[in-house]
Amino acid sequence: MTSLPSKYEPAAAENKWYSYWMEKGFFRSVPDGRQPYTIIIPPPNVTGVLHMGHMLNNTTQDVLVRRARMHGFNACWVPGTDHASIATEAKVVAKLRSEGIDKKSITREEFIDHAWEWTLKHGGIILEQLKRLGASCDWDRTLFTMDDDRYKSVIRVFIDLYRKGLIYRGVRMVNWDPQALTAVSDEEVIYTEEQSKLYFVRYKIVGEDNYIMVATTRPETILGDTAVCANPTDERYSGMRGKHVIVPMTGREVPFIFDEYVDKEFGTGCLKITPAHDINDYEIGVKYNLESIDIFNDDGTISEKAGLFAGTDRFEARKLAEEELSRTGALVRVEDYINKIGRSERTHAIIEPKLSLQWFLSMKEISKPALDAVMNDTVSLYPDKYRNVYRHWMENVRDWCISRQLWWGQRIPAYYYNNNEFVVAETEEEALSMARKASGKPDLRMEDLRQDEDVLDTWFSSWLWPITCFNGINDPDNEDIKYYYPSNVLVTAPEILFFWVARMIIAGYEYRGREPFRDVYLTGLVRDKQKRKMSKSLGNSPDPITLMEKYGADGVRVGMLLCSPAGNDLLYDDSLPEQGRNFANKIWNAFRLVITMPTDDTIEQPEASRAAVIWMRGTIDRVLAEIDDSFVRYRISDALMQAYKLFWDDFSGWYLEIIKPAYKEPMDGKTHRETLEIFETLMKIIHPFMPFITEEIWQRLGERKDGESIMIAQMPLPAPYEAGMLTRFETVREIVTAVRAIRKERNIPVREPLVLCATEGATGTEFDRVIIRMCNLSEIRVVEGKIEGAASFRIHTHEFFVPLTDGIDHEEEIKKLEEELAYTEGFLASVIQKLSNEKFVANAPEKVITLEKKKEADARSKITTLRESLAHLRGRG
RNA sequence: GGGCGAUUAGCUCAGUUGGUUCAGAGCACCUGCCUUACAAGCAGGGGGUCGUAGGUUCGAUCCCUACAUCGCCCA
Repeated sequence: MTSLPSKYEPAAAENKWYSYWMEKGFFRSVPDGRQPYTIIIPPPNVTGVLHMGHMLNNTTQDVLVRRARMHGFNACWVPGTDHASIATEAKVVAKLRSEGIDKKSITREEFIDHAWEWTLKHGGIILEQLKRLGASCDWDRTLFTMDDDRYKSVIRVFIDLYRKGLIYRGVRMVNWDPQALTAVSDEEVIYTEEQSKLYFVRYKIVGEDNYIMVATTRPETILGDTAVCANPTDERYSGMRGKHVIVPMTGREVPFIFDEYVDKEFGTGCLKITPAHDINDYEIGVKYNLESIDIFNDDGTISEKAGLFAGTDRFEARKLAEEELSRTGALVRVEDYINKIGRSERTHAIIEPKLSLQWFLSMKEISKPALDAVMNDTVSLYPDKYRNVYRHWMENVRDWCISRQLWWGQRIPAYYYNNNEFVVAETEEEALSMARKASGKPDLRMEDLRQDEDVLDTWFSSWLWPITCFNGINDPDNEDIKYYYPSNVLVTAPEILFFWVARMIIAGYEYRGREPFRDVYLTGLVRDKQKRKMSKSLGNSPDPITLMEKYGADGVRVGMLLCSPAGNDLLYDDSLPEQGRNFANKIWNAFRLVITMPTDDTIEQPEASRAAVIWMRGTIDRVLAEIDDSFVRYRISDALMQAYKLFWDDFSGWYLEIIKPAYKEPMDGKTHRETLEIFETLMKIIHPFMPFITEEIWQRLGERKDGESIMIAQMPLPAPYEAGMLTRFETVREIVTAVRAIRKERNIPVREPLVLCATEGATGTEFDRVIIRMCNLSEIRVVEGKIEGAASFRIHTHEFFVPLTDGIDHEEEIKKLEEELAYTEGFLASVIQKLSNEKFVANAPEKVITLEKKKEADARSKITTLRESLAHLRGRG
C-alpha cells in the first residue's frame, strides 16, 4: 500500500466525489416502485449568497436525504430559488441607477428584461455554493418561482381564490415603505426601540380661553388631525364632553371625543386622532365616523391636502412643524423619549402607516384545516413547543395583504375598464370577452383594458412551493405530484413559521386536500459568540466558502450540526468546524492504520481480537438503535454525537488498540478482514454527516467498480445485541482504567508487564485477554484474600490487586482507602435511612425497594472489604 | 400590556410518565506524555447547593405557587 499523508486533505476528495456523484446521476430521482422520501428546499432568495443559516439548514436537509436514500427510499430533494420581489427589484433599480438609468424612464417590459438579466447572472450563485457543501439535490429539477410553470400556477391560484370570493380589494391601513414605494406585510416590519422626542402641544378649546394638552411623537401629523380623544373615565377631561378644539397650524375645528382605547397614564391622557396615519387612530376614526386626511404622498413627502409644507420630506416637515408650533406658542415642551419604530426589513426605511387600496386574501375560513392539521399531529412540529405559538397565530389570523407596488413578480391578473370596474382573468383575451359581457359593451377593445400595475407578494408564490415544484397546480394529476406529495419534512427557521410554513399548509389543504409535509423541523438561528444574529451589516458572519476551504466541507457540516439541537440557536465559533475537521482527521488516521497494516493469513486470530470483534459489532448495533431513535425525534446533533463517540471512543480508542498487533508484527488475516468490514459499516453510519471523506475511504476499502458508491449503499440496520456482553466489557474498561491510573501514579512504563490479582468471579470473562492486552499484564491471577505490597482498587463488589516490585506507600494507600470507606459509609447511611423509613417501604414500588436493598448489600460488602484491607495495611504499618 | 418558552459545569446543551452511585455529554481548562495511525493526538484530572423562596411527596433537576432574570411572539 502506498504511503498516505498523516493529515486528511479534503479539497481533492470533495471535487472528485461530487463530480462523480453528479456524473453517475445519484441525485436524480424519478418515480418508481420504491417509497419516496421527499424534501422541498426552502428556496433561498436569488439576491442572496450562501450564509451560515443556509449552511445549517441545507446540511440538515442533506443529512436527512442521504440517510433516507441509504435506507432504500427513493430520495428526492428538490432545489430552487425564489424571486424576492422587493429585494431583487431594489438591486435592479440600484444597478440601473449606477448606469444612469432611472426606473421611471423605462417601460415595465424593459425593466423586467433587466431583472431577468440580473437574475440569470446572479441567481444561480447560491445553488452552486450548495454543491460545495455536498448537497445531494436533484439538480435536474431546479426551479424558480418566476419560471413559466410557477408563474402560471400563481396566476391560476389567484383567479381561483378570487372566484371563490376569498380574494378582495379593499382600503386598509398598510405598512408603507416610502423608499421601495410598496406596501409590506406586518412580518416584514421590524420594530426596534429608538431614541425620539415627545412633543407636548396645546390645542385651544373652541369658545374658551382654555387649552388642552396633547403629547405626540409626530408633530407633523397634526396636519391630519380630525379629533382629540380622552378616556371616558378620565376625570380631568370630563368637562370636555361635547366640546370642540382647534388643531394648531391648520386652525381646523375638530370634536373632542371619548374612547376606552386611550391610556390615561400615557402623556397627558389626551390623544390626538389622525385616522389616515395610525392604525389605532384609523379604527377610532371608523368607529366615530371621523374625516380621514391623508397628508403624505407615496414617497413620504407632505401632500397638498396637508395645507402646509407640501412637498417637503416627512422628517423635514417634523422640524418645520416644531418651529411653527413653537412660533405660534402651541408647543409647550419637548421631552426625550424612547419608542418602538417600525422599519422595512428590506430597505430599512421607517414604515409609514398608510391608507391604501390593496388586494387581500381572506384567511379565516381557508386556514381552518391548517390549524387542525398541526393540532392533531398530521403535521408535526419539531420541537413541539412551536405548536402553541402556531395555534395562537392561527386562531388570530388576519387577512393577508397580497399586493405589492412593484414590477418584479406575478402581475395581478385584474383588468380595469370603464370607471375602475374590473374582471379577473388568466389572459387578456379572456379578460376582454369577460369585460365585454360585464359592461354590456361588445365593442370594447383591448386598448380599453388596463391591467393592474401591481404584483403579488413573493410569499404568494412560495406558499404553493410544495405543490408547484411538481407542477401540481397546472397539471394536478401528473405522476410526480402523485408520487412525491406530500413531502416528508420541511427544514426551516422558526422565524418564518407563520408567513411561510402556515401558509403552505393552508395551500396544501386548499389545492391538494392534504398536508404538504408530515414533519416540520425548525432549526435555530446562527448567531455569533455574543449571541448577535449574523448579518452582513455587522460583518460578523464568516464566509462559508472560506470556511469550507479551511476546514473541509465535512468539517464544516459537522461543526454546524454538533451544537444545534432543534429550535435552539447556534452560537457559531471557529472551534466548531475545527472539531469537525479534527474528527475527519481522526477517521483518516484510523483508516491509515487499518489499510497499511501488514497481514499474515497463517497467524491464528488472537483471543483478545476475537472478543473485540464481537464486542465492537454489538456496540455498533447498540449505537445504531440509539441513532435511529435520535433521528425519529429529529435529535440530529445527538445522532451525530453518538456516531462521533462510536468512532472516536469505541472504535479508535478501544477496538483498534485491542486488535493492534505488537510493533512491526503483522495482523492475522481474519481480524483484518473483520476490521475492514467494521470500518465499512462505520463509514456508512457516518456518511450522511460527512459524505466526502466516507466516500473517499469507502472507495479505498475494497475493490470498487465504476458506478458504485457509498451514497447508494445500504445503511446497516440495528440488530439485536447481547446486552450482558456489553456490560461485561464496561467492567473491563473500568479495570483497564484503574490499572492505567496505578501505572501513572507510580510512573510504571507501559512496557513493564504487571500482574493483576483478583478474587474468584471478578474476572474470567471472554474479555480476560483484552485486559491482559490493554494493561500489558503477564497474567491475571485468581487469589483469595489480600496481597502484600500491592496497589488495590475496587469495582462493584470485587477487589483487585496489582503487586508492585518496590512495594507501596502505606500511608498513601491507607489514606485512599479511608476516603473510599468514608464515602461508601455515607452512601450506606443514606440507603439505610431510606429503607428504615416506613412510609418509603410502604409506598415505593417493589422494584425500587429491591434496588435499594441491593445497594445496601453491595455497600456493606464493599465496606467489609475496605475495612479488612485497612486492618491488613495497618497491621503491617 | 397579553401570551409562550426558558434558567443545570467556564461555554453550548442532554436529562423521556418523580426512585439505579443521577447530577451527565461535547467543547474549553489543568497535569503528564512527540508510546511508529493520529500533538488536528494519547493517558489522567478538577469543576455545578440543577435561577430564588415556599409547597406537594417516603423521596423533587423533574409536579404546584410566587418572585427574579432572559428570550420569542402579539398588541
